[in-house]
Amino acid sequence: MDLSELQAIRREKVEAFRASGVEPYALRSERTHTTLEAIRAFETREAVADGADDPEPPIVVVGRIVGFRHMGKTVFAHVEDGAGRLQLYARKDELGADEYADLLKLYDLGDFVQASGQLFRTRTGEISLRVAEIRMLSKALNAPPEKWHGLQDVEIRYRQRYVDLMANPEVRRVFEMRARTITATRRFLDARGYIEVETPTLQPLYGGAAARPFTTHHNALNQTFYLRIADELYLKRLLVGGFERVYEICKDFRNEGIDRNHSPEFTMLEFYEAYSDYQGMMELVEAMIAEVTRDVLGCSTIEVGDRTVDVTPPWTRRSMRDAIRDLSRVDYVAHPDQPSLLAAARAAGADIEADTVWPRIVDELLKQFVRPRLIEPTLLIDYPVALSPLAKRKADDPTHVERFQPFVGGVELGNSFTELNDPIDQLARFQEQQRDRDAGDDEAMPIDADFITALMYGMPPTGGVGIGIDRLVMLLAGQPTLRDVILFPAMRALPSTSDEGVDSHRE
RNA sequence: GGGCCGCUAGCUCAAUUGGCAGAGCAACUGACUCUUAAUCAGUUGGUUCAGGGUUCGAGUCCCUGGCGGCUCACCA
Repeated sequence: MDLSELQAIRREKVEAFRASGVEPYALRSERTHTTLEAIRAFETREAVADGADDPEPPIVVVGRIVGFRHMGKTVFAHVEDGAGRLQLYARKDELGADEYADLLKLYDLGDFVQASGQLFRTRTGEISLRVAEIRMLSKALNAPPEKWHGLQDVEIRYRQRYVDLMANPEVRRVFEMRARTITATRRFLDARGYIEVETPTLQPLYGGAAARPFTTHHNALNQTFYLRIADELYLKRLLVGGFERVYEICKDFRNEGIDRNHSPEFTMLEFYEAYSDYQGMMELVEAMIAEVTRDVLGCSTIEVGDRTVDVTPPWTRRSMRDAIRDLSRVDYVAHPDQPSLLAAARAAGADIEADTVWPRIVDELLKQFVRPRLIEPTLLIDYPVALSPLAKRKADDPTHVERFQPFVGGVELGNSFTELNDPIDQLARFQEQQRDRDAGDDEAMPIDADFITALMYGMPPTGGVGIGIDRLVMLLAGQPTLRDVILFPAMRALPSTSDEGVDSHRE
């Protein structure tokens, strides 16, 4: 391994520690206060100012050195822990000449240290720790990124997120926000009698969405498995079994392109409620997004670009047909065949290829005319049946299903419908999908015979919802791409360096 | 997969028409006992993503490849 000059110098410092009998990777630390607790404790003592007689308790803090300034026989440094930062102040005459020399020579930015002493305020008013003793906890061999500009290189930010996190504090805040989003979501559903379940990631047959799967192989069973593209069909089996309210937060995997709104592995929330329907789920989704937003942001508004939207229910509800008709002047119901709809869509200015199938033209109209304008929280309802093989038809219009999608800030947050529980109709829809598969559509769902069997035992009327957690976090955290809310986004592997050994074996 | 753009010191970025590869931070040596992007003086540090080509001379121009970003396509 080639060492840069900086790395070589830091390794020499490790050796210098060991030569003087100090292990630079300490077995343990003895923290008494986080940096935040130390500051709070000092402020509290200060407020009771006349307690000057009380002996001040010793403070021991730990953390990473993130700033280091020395002037003459004094050192100022900042250490950072999970709670915040605290300034250290070390004097040669108080620390001792040897220890002070070590501090100057052997300690670097990025090292984890433990410092003990008394708190005080500097002349400029900053609460600081007057260091009586300092100890190396973990010597960093790589220098941190530049302190002022942080880490800018996008590729390194994603590939080496640990560097991004240590250099760019706002990134840590985004992922704290992500954690709060998921916690708030669980709390919302738990409070309503939902139970959290886990269904298979490895599935012998995939389904529940229109997508291409990842394929893998189990050696002992000598069998192909698919990584799930959705958990829908398993969760509905649980309703057949008698659970009334279930949810799952898990990774789904779809073997598709990557862009700002799509990741090959992403976190999906799905929840199903027996004896509800899409009307009930609309109210639930509105309430959930509003509550999660309050929990995460402390208010009911979200900044979207230069606009502010309020997610307080009720949201605007519009049928998909009306929305498309109003914004594109095309009524797809008046054009039930592909050539007619294609012509109308193109006349309206849509950019659509000639061989696009009818349902996808509808989808294109939605995408090109409607979606970009759904900035205010909106529920788009009632989709054509061809787009929704798992949803129940509307009673008064069998060409449409009871389905809705929530949109905020132009982002599609999820998908919901009154679940199809008629096994015969479900089988017919699967068979329709199968015809599409046979015709070469490798995203159409395969027939899941066991799921039909399950429905034949009876599934109660049910409302179901899927919410893309990553997209929700992206919206709440104001991040421009999905990759900025995924800690380790999928990246192409770098050219392997491990085959150097292979090369050396070549004749 | 197509188009456009990018890749230079550990990090952030320069480099004129093709003419000695630079600065700031970090590091190293020194000065300075209340600094905080500390300051001051000095020093070190380069496979300019890789390979090939053109040229007296390539970070710069051409070709091939790698990785990334944006965008279109695909895709909830």
